[in-house]
Amino acid sequence: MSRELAKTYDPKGIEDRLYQKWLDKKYFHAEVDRSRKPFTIVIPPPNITGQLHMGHALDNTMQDILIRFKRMQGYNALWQPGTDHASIATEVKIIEKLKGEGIDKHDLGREKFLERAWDWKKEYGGRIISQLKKLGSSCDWDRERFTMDEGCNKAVTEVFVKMHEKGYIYKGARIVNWCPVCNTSISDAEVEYQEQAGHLWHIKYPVMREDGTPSDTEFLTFATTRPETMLGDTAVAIHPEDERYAHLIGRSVLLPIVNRVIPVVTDTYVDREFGTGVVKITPAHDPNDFEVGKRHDLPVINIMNDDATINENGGKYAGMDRYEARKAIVEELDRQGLLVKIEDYTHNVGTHDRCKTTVEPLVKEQWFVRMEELIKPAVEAVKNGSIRLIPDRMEKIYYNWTDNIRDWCISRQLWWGHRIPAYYCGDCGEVTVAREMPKMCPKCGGTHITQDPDTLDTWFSSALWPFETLGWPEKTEDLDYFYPTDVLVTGYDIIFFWVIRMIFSGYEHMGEKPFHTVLFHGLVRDSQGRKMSKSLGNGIDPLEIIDKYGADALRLTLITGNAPGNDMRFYYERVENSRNFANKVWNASRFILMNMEGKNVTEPGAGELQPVDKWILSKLNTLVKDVTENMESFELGIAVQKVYDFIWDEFCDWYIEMVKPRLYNSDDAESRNAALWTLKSVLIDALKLLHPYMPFITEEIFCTLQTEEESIMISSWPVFSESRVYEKEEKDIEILKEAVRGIRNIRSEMNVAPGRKAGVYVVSTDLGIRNTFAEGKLFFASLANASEVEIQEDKTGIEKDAVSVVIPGATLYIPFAELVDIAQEIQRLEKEKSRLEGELARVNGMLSNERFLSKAPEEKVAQEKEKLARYTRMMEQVETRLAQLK
RNA sequence: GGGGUCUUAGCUCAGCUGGGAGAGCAUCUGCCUUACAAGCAGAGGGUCAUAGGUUCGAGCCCUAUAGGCCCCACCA
Repeated sequence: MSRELAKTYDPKGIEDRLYQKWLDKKYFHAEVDRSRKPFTIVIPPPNITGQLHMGHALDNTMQDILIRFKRMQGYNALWQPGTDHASIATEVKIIEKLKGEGIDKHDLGREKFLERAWDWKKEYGGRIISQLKKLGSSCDWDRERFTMDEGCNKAVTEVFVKMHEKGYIYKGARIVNWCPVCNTSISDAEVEYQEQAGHLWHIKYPVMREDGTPSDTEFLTFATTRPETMLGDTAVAIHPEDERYAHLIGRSVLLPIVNRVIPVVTDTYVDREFGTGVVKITPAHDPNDFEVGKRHDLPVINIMNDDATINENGGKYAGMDRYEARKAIVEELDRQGLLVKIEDYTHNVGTHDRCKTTVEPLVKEQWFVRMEELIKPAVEAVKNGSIRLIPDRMEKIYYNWTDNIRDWCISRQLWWGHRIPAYYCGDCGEVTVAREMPKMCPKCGGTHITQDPDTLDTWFSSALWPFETLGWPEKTEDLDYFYPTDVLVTGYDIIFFWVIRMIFSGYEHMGEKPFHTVLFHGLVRDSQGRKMSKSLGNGIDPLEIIDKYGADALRLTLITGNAPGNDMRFYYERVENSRNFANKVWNASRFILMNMEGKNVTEPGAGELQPVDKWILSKLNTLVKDVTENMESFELGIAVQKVYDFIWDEFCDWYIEMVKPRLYNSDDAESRNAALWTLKSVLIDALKLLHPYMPFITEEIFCTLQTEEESIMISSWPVFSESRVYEKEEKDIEILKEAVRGIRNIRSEMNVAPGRKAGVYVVSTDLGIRNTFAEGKLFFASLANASEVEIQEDKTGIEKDAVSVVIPGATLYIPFAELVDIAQEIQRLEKEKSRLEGELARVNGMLSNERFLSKAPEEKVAQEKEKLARYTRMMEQVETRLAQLK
């Protein structure tokens, strides 16, 4: 053997070394190879501003598991990595940093600012990549991309120009969500609604009399949550069928303070039931009012500057902040006797998801993507199953969004990002969208051309990620071979931002879906179920966990016991358990290595394997089948749980213990070899099944155990084999296990000191069972703590008051004369009897039900019949024993 | 307002197409048995939220109810 393993598993000395080996050997690298099928995953590109958090750890662990699994299955596996420029997130950080230096973004100027941004990218962009490596991620780092690299820039421009040509991208004055702090528009998806306590101000406007003067008796009363917007009111609206106000149709009211006469319009948008059934209309500052305004051809009066202060249209309130103005206006209305009342009111307020500033709806010229047509193939793809969302319930969430889709505002008033390829003629105002800046205006020939100052929504480029990273818009071999990719793994929180946009972009630009499966995961929460967040300070740093427990333990923790799409809580106890499991695997391997020391382990001949060997091989065989199936259907948590249980329970706690007597007995070299061979080959296959989950420890052990292959990560995935199905041995060993458990149980119940061994008699009239015990006698004795084991057909020679254990087909007797209390023994057997009675009643009930017999599947009926036989037999044994004692 | 989801052992959660309730942690008992005390052996603990229904059979499917969480939405 090449090396010895340390006594406890220490991931520290191992992980970095192995990762470097994998890199050196280029195992992560994938090249086009037409002889093999590709399996491709594109990474959700982390932000360059980011630091690895638990969400990344989970997301990337899942991807790594899938990619390693497929790689071992023989696929040409490509995990395409990269990072996202994250326009607004990064820009905010840079502004903050500049602020620390006392520099304002605008003083610095666009060019210098961008230089700073690139510096930032150089400095921090690689940080998260190196953190992903710590986790064991087997990305093809040779292919690392960035959403603002040359290729992606080209892709973005291409897409913008093409979609503009097709009429999918347009520029228009519309109500947008404006963030007065970030000074940019944001898309609907970036608005986060928060319930806030506010007020409902009830205000009245005087109705204009026929003579053109305001009435001092007749008023229209309404309620508003944003009184300051009255400065921009251009109408009040009522429902066309509202009898209360029918007489006002066609008349006007006086807008107080501003002293503007504005019309009363009728619109079905008004809800007669709400409040007084009157709504003030402010087209410039409310999306609904904007629509009403369009229908009624109302003027749009913008009363706000970009920083949410009142502009010159606000008269004397100009220059005030929106909230200051609100206060002042309410006071003024009150003075004029127009404030009816103030109510407390909680309502949903739109805030910017980045900075939590209350969004101000403003009319702005922005670029939009027309969604109606574009979204169709994306909806169809999920409907007809060409794209599968896991778990299925995500489909409903998906449709909920697509059914209510609105045009996508893609322009941002930011500097860090892809600049919009639209050019304006300073002479005639012509707008040209082109791949490059035109030398002169195509309309008037003017040469005063300027580019649109705005940049694109960060998701505009990430929507192209699955194909731009493979070379699009060039027609590359990579694209042809690896696209469409296979699985996308991501959190359900970005289904709207990213997943849907990738899907429609794939269909639009590639004519093909970007991936066939989307595997969603949930959020990693703290132990109390709270979101991990900076402000709460409850975040757990994955790197600290890796440092303390190892990457494998972290990975296992994140996957175990979690179903797709479900949130999970993170506990240190769970990591400890994972670490303990790693140690368990380590020590089992160490044990096997120790025993192989100096021996040439060879494959045993057909007759040399003992029933226990066949039993564990058969169990492993089933495990291979189950785990593969689970992984293929993305049930990663279930799959790894099965591997865990197999290794810990079946392999370590049973098989290794069963085999020890053979290992320590040098007289029977053949038997020992069979045991060693079985230990080694079962371990190797189990390690392979575990490798996608725990890549480091499995690699380390694999390379120590054998020398034929240089890495487990490029070894082949185990396959189910018909020739390894040993039904009889599986059944037989289960009987022995049951016998062992029965004896241990009795011993424990009777407080027999572990050091005290006792003889065990196995009595069965069944020759097959007697043979089973005979074959397993050696380990049975050791596991049952027996000094000797007698196997016989009847009770000859057994002390009358021996303790007995009934298992199906056999009764075990342990002569513990001085310890046995006959009365207690009878009680124990009575208890067993009543348990069996219950079982028999249930089985008999089922089997005497004709409808069960006629309707249930045959297999099920047969199963129940078998149980009936088994319990009947046990019952006889118990009754016989009771009769003897009484 | 629309939609989704959860309620299973003291805690946190699995339970895949309906066929006798599981894990980890915690608790109790006994063990340093020459791979592992980060361990071994044994034990206790659940009317699967409630009420109906479908079915030979329901933790799982349907309906309603109660409570929790989430997403979407312009009700001023």
